[in-house]
Amino acid sequence: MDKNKSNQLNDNNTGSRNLGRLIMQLRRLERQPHTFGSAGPLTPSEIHTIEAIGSEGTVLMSELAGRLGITKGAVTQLIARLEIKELVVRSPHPNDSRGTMISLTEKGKEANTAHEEVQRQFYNQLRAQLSEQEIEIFEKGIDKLNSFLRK
Amino acid sequence: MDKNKSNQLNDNNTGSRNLGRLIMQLRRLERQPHTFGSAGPLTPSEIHTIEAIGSEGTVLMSELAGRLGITKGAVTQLIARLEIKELVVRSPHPNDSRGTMISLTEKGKEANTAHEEVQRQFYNQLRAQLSEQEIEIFEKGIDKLNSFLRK
DNA sequence: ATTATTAGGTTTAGAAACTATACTAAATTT
DNA sequence: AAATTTAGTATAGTTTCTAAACCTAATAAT
Repeated sequence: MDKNKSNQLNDNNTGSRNLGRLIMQLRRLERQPHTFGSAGPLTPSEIHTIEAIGSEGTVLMSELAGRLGITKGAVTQLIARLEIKELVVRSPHPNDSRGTMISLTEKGKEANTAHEEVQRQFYNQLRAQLSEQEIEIFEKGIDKLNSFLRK
Repeated sequence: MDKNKSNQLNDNNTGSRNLGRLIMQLRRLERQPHTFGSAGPLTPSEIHTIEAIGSEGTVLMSELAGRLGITKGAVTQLIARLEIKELVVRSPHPNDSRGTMISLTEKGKEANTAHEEVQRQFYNQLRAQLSEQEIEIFEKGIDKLNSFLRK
């Protein structure tokens, strides 16, 4: 009993500490630019924006702000930069003349798929070290984590 | 067979996509200040610095830079701010007169334990939704992820 | 029909969190 | 004793964001 209790406390601590370590690692990762496809080096914000636009279809500026969890002003600035780099294009909204629709250029799509590929390969490395069941449980945990963080 | 293959591809994609979503959520979280204990609102960088110093013992400036994965110059700036907020103190290294040792003040320790408590409670919420075995597997996955990211 | 409000975007100034570079001073090597 | 390394600081500049003010178009209210 005592042993069990101490184990549980221990797990509790190391578990949350490891999660903290993961956050630390991600902070480090999310600071440096990376190169995807033929587009030059892209900052994390740029890549996440491209990711949020997606290769299919178009997205409203304000919708983009919502997806990225940043202000409209920040989106304006990001899109301006990506437009200069020729990774996205603006086009007027068909019905609402206030709206601006954003979509990826060919170069932007290329960067997006290259990024997806990197992510998939990275994730495959992880999968390779776990059994199918373990992966399933791990993903369940990630899902729970996501739903907690959404609030 | 075909069904199996398509499933695997599918899992592969949704898994890496969910991981991407987690990163997005963490980015959002790591942008806003939070209040811990009696210390006022602390920026993520400030809290992570306090976390890296720890409540026990003292840390060299350069060691701190290593732990946080940032430059010495950045540490100098962070510590200066935390010193003004009276959360850390500088003291000379006993043997090496070039060195500066950093440690938490009482107020700093309070912020640290308050932060740990928040993390533990958060993690307990997650634990509550998974069985013991699942938690164990989940933590294994987080560990693997950490070791991948270290490189 | 006007007015008022809301919603979509942009602009600008400024904050936060860095980096890179140059520097000082102390410790170590050679 | 000179050269190099290590610890830390200072400063200027970059990136990524927010907040607030603003403009214009769409919608609601009266």
